[in-house]
Amino acid sequence: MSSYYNETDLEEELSRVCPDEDLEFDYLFEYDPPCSEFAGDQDDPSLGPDKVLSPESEQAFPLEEASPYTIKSCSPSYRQHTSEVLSGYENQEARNYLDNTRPAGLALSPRIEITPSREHYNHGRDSLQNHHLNISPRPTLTVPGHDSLAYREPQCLSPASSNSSASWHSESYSPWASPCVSPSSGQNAGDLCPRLQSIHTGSPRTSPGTSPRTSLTEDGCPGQRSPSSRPGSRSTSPQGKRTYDMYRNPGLIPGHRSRSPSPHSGHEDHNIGAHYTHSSLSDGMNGFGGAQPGLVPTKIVKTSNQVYTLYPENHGDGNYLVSCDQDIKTKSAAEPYFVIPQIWSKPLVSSICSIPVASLPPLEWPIPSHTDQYDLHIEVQPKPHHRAHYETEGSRGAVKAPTGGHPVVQLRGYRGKDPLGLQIFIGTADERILKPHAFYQVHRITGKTVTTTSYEKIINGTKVLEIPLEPKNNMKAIIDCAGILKLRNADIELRKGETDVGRKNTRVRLVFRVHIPQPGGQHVSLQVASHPIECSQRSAHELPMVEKQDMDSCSVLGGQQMILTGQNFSSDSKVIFMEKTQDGQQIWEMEATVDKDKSQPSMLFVELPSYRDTSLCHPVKVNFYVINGKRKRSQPQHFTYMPLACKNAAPPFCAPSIKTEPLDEYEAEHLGFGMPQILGSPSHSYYHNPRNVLHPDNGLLGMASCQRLSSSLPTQDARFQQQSPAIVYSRGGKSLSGSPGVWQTGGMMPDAHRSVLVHTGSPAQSVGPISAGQHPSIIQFSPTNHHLLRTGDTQPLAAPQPDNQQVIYCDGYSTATSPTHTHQQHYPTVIQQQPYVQKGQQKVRPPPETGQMEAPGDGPRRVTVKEENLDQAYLDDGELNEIIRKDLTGVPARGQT
DNA sequence: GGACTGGAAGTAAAT
DNA sequence: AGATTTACTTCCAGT
Repeated sequence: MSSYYNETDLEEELSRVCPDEDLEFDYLFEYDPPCSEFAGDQDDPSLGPDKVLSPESEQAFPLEEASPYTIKSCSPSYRQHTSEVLSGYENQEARNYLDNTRPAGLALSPRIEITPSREHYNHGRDSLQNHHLNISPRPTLTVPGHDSLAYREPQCLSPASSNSSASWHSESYSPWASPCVSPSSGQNAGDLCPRLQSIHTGSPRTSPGTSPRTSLTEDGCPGQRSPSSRPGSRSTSPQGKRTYDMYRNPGLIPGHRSRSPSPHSGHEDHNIGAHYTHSSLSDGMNGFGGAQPGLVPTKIVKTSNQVYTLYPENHGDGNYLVSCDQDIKTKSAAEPYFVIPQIWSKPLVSSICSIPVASLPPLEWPIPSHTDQYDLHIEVQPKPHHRAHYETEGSRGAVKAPTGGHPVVQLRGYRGKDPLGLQIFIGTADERILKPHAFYQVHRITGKTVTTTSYEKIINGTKVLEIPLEPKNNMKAIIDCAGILKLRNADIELRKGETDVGRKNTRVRLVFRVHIPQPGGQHVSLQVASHPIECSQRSAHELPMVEKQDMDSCSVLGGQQMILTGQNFSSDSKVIFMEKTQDGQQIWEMEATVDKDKSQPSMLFVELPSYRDTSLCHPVKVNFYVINGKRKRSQPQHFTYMPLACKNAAPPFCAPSIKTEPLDEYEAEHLGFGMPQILGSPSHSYYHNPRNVLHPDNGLLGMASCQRLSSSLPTQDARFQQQSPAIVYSRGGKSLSGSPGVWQTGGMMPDAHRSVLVHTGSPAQSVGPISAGQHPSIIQFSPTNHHLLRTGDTQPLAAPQPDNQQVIYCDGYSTATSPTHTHQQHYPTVIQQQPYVQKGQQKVRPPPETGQMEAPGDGPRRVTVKEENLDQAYLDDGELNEIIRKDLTGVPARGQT
């Protein structure tokens, strides 16, 4: 298992591995190693759900927890601080997790542990995972380049990389990596955004640590590269290289884990928990630093070549600013590289938003884009293609807008006078929950053409840019400083716990977050994601892309002509309509007729095929894509077949569409919780849909009309995570008054995701507005275990739910209730229609009744909630679907027969 | 000269 | 198992 270093150990070890460094340690944090250790065998199969640690619990860990698998309270200061910082729902939720959802085998300990950088890189999650899994006994202090475990040598980083290059692997804990960046900070509870005025940095444009090719790591190893970086020996993963085979057979993957929280399986839940556990622990501990300076060193490391000047901020509140002008270029090539535990570097620097990371929702968490009061909106979307640059390349510039400018983001509804920090990171664009992308990182662009000041920080291993949102600019920011860095697949896949595959996983989204301070110390977090951005070179030029369709619905009879506008169309382009079930099984495919005579490279004239079932009585959402060749298909677009009976039904079903943005099949298929396919309008606002014009009262109160859904629910389903009621974070344990029920629903949520509530109280309780007075307050959605948790409730949704629990969602469409758990549906047969089949003659294999949720008025139907929501939105072939399915499931698909 | 871009060669992985 | 195809990564050259 792991060992833990005390100060002496750490110092000695660092000195050993960095013999050339004139290391100077100045420990000011108090730590009591002996009492902080995992009390349980990580592999102990007896570890039950009650030993699962949640991400929240890690940051709000109730120290009184007596579980042998949980923290053994060590330092009194830790305890004290914890009780100070973690209050209100946080503590409660921690209990909830501890009681119900802590991943098996996971334990939480405040111990200080130094682990290989890659594991920190892995969102700091896996080190804990590995402990629990006993995957690989190893030293706990690893110096990249000195440890065979390291999959690459961080000291030899890409010259092209700024802080967003390979060095970012360890930036979380290395104060060198990003001197101008605050990996996070531990501030006083009241130290909220905005804090622009207090930022002490050099010009971000002059920061040696933030300019491309001037990173510390570059200077640290000029002319050097990791073996895998050298031409001819790229990514020769010596071990653990993930292959498609592994994805097909997850069992082949040691320590089958996913870096990112995968909402689909209980196993993943555990992983997630582990992930959060570690990262949030770090965060939490750093957060403690503010109030408990004794836990955090005020000085980290002084090398022979550099001294970081720390500027106490706010009079010793634990927040420090680091001069960006420190010369870190003088580091010699031979200078050993080592990492500083994340927990040390956290409080070093400040950033625009100085809210302690521990108090902020993890990047994996779903956050709505707006509340009743605020709306975080992408005014100008980025181009759908942006070729990301590798570490070995120079920057390929900032993400641009289709018009040639840059994306623009605006926070509406903010009346404050203080600027806020807009966070930007690279998120996934697949069918699963939006989360930081494992293979891409935001890359800070600097230069003459960049007008936006930006700052970097690392949050749980994810590079985040922060740019100011200033009232004087109408809270609008031009995102001209965000490039995209591609990390080599082999490197990422080598990380323990990483199960995502890099191959063909080339779509990302820009994710924007803002944390708005509220009276009383709380803050509201909003998040919005851009359209998917294809980051590969090839795809940008070869893949067909649908930019516009002149219609997005028609009657089941089809026959109309639809004009597609886009790029890379060819004479060989085909348009394929398809329908998938909620669990990703394709049940219908139909090639539409393309008028080749009319069609042009940027325009296709398509005759809409009839739907497979012309007798349907509810709108059915399907997808179509343009395919030029075997593997050259566009992103799926959505289309709705209207039943003849309700062809003229009121919107939204029959709402004409100006443009249909690519819709992840996942979302398209699952909006509506299993409805065949309803019109979708994900939160990201990139799906045009009139329904996105939400009523301002689109809050809890508005849920009176919501449908009820039994809680046998798809708790592992990413849909629940895509969005959630606005998360209001309170560090003072007080709920946010003035907001409906202390929280607001995200009106921009995808319909099916919006206003998801879990009623975990007594059956008699309504699911109406929940005020702080009614209940301990905050309904919290946990993406890690896919539960909505409300303070005071102890029943996570993922756990077997009592019948009285209810999940209510308000999507404006029909839903039904299901008192019983649903099962996985299987549609092994694809109904592939041939073009030109006469209407009504198409072979149709109606899906099982429970396979889809019928529209209102269709009579009571069982709500089918798939547990595994593994449909791939844009991967070329169905194989990956299965791969991912297996991957996410970890075990034979639950519920499958 | 450096940043940005587009193209493509070479290699690994998948088929 | 070997051949072919595809995707990934790195490098080069032009702007």
